[in-house]
Amino acid sequence: MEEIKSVSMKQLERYPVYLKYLISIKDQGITSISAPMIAKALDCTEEQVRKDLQIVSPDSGKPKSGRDIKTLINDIENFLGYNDVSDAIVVGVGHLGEAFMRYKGFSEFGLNVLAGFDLDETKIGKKVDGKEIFSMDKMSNLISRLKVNIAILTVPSDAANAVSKLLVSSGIKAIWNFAPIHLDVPEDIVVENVNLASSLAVLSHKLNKKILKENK
Amino acid sequence: MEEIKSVSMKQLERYPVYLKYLISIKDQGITSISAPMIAKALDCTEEQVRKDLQIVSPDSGKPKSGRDIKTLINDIENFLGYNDVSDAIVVGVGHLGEAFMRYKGFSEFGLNVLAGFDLDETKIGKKVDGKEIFSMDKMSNLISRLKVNIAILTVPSDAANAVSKLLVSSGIKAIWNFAPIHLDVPEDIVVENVNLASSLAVLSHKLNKKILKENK
DNA sequence: AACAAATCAGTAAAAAAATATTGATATATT
DNA sequence: AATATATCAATATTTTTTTACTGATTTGTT
Repeated sequence: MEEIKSVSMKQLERYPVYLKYLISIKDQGITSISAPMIAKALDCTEEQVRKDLQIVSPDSGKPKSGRDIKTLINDIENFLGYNDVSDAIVVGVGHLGEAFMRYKGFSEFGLNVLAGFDLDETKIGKKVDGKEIFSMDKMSNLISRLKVNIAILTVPSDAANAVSKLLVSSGIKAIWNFAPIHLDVPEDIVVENVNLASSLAVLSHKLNKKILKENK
Repeated sequence: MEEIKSVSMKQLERYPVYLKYLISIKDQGITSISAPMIAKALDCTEEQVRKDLQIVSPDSGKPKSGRDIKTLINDIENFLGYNDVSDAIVVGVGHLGEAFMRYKGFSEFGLNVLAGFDLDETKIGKKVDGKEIFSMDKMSNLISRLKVNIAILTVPSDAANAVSKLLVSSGIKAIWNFAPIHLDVPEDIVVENVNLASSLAVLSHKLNKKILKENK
């Protein structure tokens, strides 16, 4: 709607964290909160919190009392689009894909998983949490017929690029990619990568540094 | 070992992507590769590739021919510590936790999942992919006895902070946190967050911008 | 009603990261 | 052997992101 103020990807990543915290605080019966309080709880600076909140929340906080939690929660949820539901499909129903088909939390984010797709004949026709697993050749039809925008891609790395091509030609607009490779898709296709190997690389590196420090 | 050159977290996240690509290229029988080639394939700039590779690889590339792929793969794997195995435990054997216990790919990264832990009585004693699920009160003992450094935390958000306290007091050094909240742990504990809500927020935002652009 | 404390918004500065530029060097081609 | 081209390393610039600062504002307290 508004979307005038520009927001960085880093900032976007922080809003869900604020939201979770605010909801937990609200559940404790607290009705207002200040930027410094949030900063202390989430271990960041109050300036960052204030800047982030200024972008999503039209009504500013008041000195001494801070911001109304309910309003703030609503503002963040609206900004993140949690109130409009988007349909998605899971492509590749391995362990991770199945976990996503079963995961209840997506509805909280306005994400609705419709169905799964897999190559494996033994999986096809089965239902996971009420959602059917279809064969890959049914995918294109379902995407265009139901106007599905988002694909959750949980196929093995070596299949990911072929599958993503199929998704794109079927009219998918965004791919949430869990394969640890670069997807070679047209630039107007939105790709968001969740690379566990990358995340683990960061963890291992920090851990090694810590251990080295302890041993010296 | 060396670890002299400083590397940013962003860079660290890129190495696993380079590695996957290099391995796939090597499997095609190619023996050497240049920074511009990698950049083109992975859709980034050659300067970035070169800078990243300079950090992990002692021997520089040669003009015209580039770098030896095998050496490069080895250098990255060593840098990321894929050749030394670290033990880990999965805490919270829900859908995601179970997927991690079953995931074969971790061994590739030098990560070895020993066991799982859960509160749910019905899960305790069961085995997932040969690894046993223990009750939470066995956790502390196992961590200290086997000197486990890494915990993969896949419990619900509202339990995450309590569990992380237990992990810390048991001597865990690093937590790979999949709960979408900030863990309140001592600052010498390594925490690496994988927040799917954050990732989805970025995806949704990009998708909304794309759709708005298309409709105007 | 005046004052102090806490918080705010907006701007400025610093730090970090990505990108561009420059000149050197090795390889293939003429 | 000379030349052109691709690639390199190192440095400089730009952009992005974070952090710090300044002065204004609201609320509770004396």
